[in-house]
Parts: sequence; C-alpha cells; structure tokens
Amino acid sequence: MASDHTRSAILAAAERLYADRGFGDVTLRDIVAEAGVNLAAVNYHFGSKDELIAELFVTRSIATNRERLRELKAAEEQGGGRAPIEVILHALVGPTLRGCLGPENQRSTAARFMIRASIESVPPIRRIKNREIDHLRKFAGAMRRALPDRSDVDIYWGLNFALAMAHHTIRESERLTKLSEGKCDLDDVEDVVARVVSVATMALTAGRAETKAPARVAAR
Amino acid sequence: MASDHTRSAILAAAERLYADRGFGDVTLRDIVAEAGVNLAAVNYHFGSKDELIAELFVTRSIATNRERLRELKAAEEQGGGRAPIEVILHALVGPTLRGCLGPENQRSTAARFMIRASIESVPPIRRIKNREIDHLRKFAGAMRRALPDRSDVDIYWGLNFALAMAHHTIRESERLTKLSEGKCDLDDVEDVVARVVSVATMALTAGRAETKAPARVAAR
DNA sequence: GATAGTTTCATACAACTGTTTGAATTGCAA
DNA sequence: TTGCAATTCAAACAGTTGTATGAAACTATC
Repeated sequence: MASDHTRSAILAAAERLYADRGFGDVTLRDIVAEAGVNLAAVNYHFGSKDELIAELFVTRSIATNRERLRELKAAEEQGGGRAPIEVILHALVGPTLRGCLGPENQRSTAARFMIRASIESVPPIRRIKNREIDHLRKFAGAMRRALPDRSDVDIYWGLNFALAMAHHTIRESERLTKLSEGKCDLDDVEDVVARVVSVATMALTAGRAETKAPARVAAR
Repeated sequence: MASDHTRSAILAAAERLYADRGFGDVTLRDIVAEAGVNLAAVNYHFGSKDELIAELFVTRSIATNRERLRELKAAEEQGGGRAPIEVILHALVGPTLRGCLGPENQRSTAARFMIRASIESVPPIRRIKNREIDHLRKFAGAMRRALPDRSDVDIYWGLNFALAMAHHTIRESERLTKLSEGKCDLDDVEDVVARVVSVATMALTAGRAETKAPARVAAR
C-alpha cells in the first residue's frame, strides 16, 4: 500500500501518452520518463505492460457501463419495469458519446484515451471488450420488454446499429468533420446523441415489411 | 520485371498471414518463410514492410471503390442523372459488405484481410483511408441530387451512419453472432445489405422535425 | 534504533524487429 | 560464350522492446 504515488503517476502518465500518441508508439520507457519513475516500477506495480493497459481501460469502461446501467435502471423503474425504446437507446449510447465527444480542447484525457482504445484495439483491450456481451444483454432484455412485438433478430440488429453509429462516429469524428467541411458539429454532443437515438429508434420501430423484404433494390 | 514470381508469392503469403493472425504478430520473417523466399526479398521488391501492407490494402480497396462507383454510375445513368437514395446507398455499402461477409468457410483471403484491416488499423492503412474522402464526396453529391430538399448536414450524417452500420457490422460480426446466439445470420449478405440500406434510407428521409428537435428524451 | 518489509533504482538481459550489405547466382542480350 | 543487369541469398547490423535482477533506499513497527 503505502504511498501509491508511483502507481497513480504511472497510470496518469500512461493515459496521457496513449491518448496523445496512440498505443503503437508509446513504450514503457516513454511512460516512466513522463511519470518520473523508474523503468522497473511498471512491472513491479502492474505485472506487465498489458496489465497496465488493461487496468486503464477497465477503469474507464466500468465507469461508462455503470452510467449506462444507472440510466437504464432509472428509466425502467420510472416506467414500472418498462421504459420507452428511445430512453433505453439514450442510456446505451449517451454515456459513451458524452464520454468521448465534445469540444476537442476541453476533452479530458480519459476521453481521448477511450477514443484511442476505440480506434487502435490492442490485444489486452480486445480481450476486455469481448467480455462486454453480458452487459449488452441487459440492454437487449430491456429493448425486448419495450418492444414485445419485435423479433429477437430485429432487437439485436437494432442494438448493433445503435452501437455502430455511436462508435463509428467517435472513431471517425475527424473524417466526418473534414468530409462535411465542418458542417457536422461533433462538439454538440447532445445533438449527436439525439441523431443516433432517433435513427436507431426508427430502425427498431419501422414497419417490419420494409425491413424484412428487401424490395430487392435494382442491383446493377 | 522478369518472373515476378517472388513478388506475388510474398503478396499472397502476406495477405494470408495477415488475414489469419492480424498485423500485430506477423513479422517479415513469418511472411518470407510462408512464401519460401529470402528475407531481403521484401525490401528489395517493396521497399519496406509498410509499403507491402499499403500495396495489399490499396489493391483491395481500389477494387471495392471501383465496384461502388460502377454501381453508382449505372444507377444515375439509368435515372437520367438522378438515382433513388436506396440505390445510392446500396452502391455505397453493398460492395464492402459483399466483400467482407458471407459464409466464413468460403470467405476469400482478400475478404478476411479486409476485415483485419478494418479491425486493427495500422499506420500505413490509416494513411490510405484518409485519402478516401474524395471518393466519399462523390456519394455525397449523388445523395444531394437524390434528396435536394435535405440539408448538407443531414446528407453527411446519413452517409456517416450508413458507413457506420456497414463497417461496424463487419468489425463486430463475431460479437453480434455471439450476442444474438446465432439468430442474426451474417452469412445472408444480401439481407444485411438490405437492413443497412433500409435504416440509412429512413435516417435520410424521415421527417426532419424528429431528427432535429431531439424531443429531449428524459435524460436521467 | 535495530529490524523486517516494501519500494525504488541502475543495469543487464534476451529476444526480436525491420533493414542493409556484399557476395553469389541467375537470366538474358550481344 | 561473354558481359551486364536483375535477382537471390546468408549474414550481420543497429536499434528497440518488455522484463528480470539484486543491491540500495526507504518506511513503519517494535
């Protein structure tokens, strides 16, 4: 136990460097230099480089997931065990988007780190993401309760598309800004959330016919 | 010139290995061993490892982009310079999805390579992707012609969401299969394409009011 | 204030990386 | 066949990486 000073200095320095330069070209030596500690300290306190990365990512994603579930639970309780689909989707994508987007100059280190984690996907992070399924199932359950007429398949596709829009917008936010010549304002986070929720809601509530029978659009 | 045998053996071996094991842990030595050539051959024929990766990726994405534009051009010509939005979106996401999804056991090496490239995102590939903007602008133009009443902002968001759904579905196909316990059939590529196109079309054609004024969903 | 346990440190280690070199080999043209 | 260029090869290079070690410096307890 004791001071914990070195430990947290490493965590802070690592998060900052990974956020700024990505996982690819940040070495342990960079981290300990930034933290002002000895090279051996990382292995002493965390066991290995991968475990350091994992701890950083777990900490942040636990926070996001807790926030998600808090919103979801509150909404379902308020609705007597069943929340409107928009509110569920809002709870799903809101915390993530709020945690990663927003004016670039006031973006927290944590936010920038999570964007990196979303873009680069190194092994220790991938391993953790794979355990996220149980968490997502809770949302699938809530969505099923909100839309009892929908098939499971449609529910899962809706969930998939909602996450797709949120994560892709985070990953490619720079490109979207460039492509739209700044017309798409990614700093207005609540507008982004609203757009994602709106489209995902439509995907989940639109007449099934259109979704199922593709109308076989003139392919070629 | 000459035989070109070594060159193409390297390309094939590299694509196979990257497809199978990812960029992270495939070394030049792995590649030359698989190709049955000398270590120095990569630098002799390609200049560097990154240029080898770049050539692989460029070749495949040029093919996809050409297919996209072919479909787009055909559709616009048939409609006298203006194609229906569904058809445009179909041309945008169809080739990519068709190139990456489909029954796993009959998935081409090229397809698996492109999935990897979509997941891992190493520097040489990222550099190439950044040059894709001009290509996307052509689709933005076609979409504007198809939906003259829509604002540019809405067009770009629709384009962004369409790509989001396609790419995320490719990236996370394994997770979606697991999450849905196999209920979402990712082998039925045309169904996936139809779903993506359908949702993106809704996003682009839905009443603007709903999209713009978020209805301020009960946040908390 | 000696002692036991924790933490820090400089340093070495061992392995792997992409790249280069210069000689050997090959293939083709004169 | 001779000569010249293109290609292949084994070997070494130069650098970096994460990790391990064992001594030194702390810190708190008795």
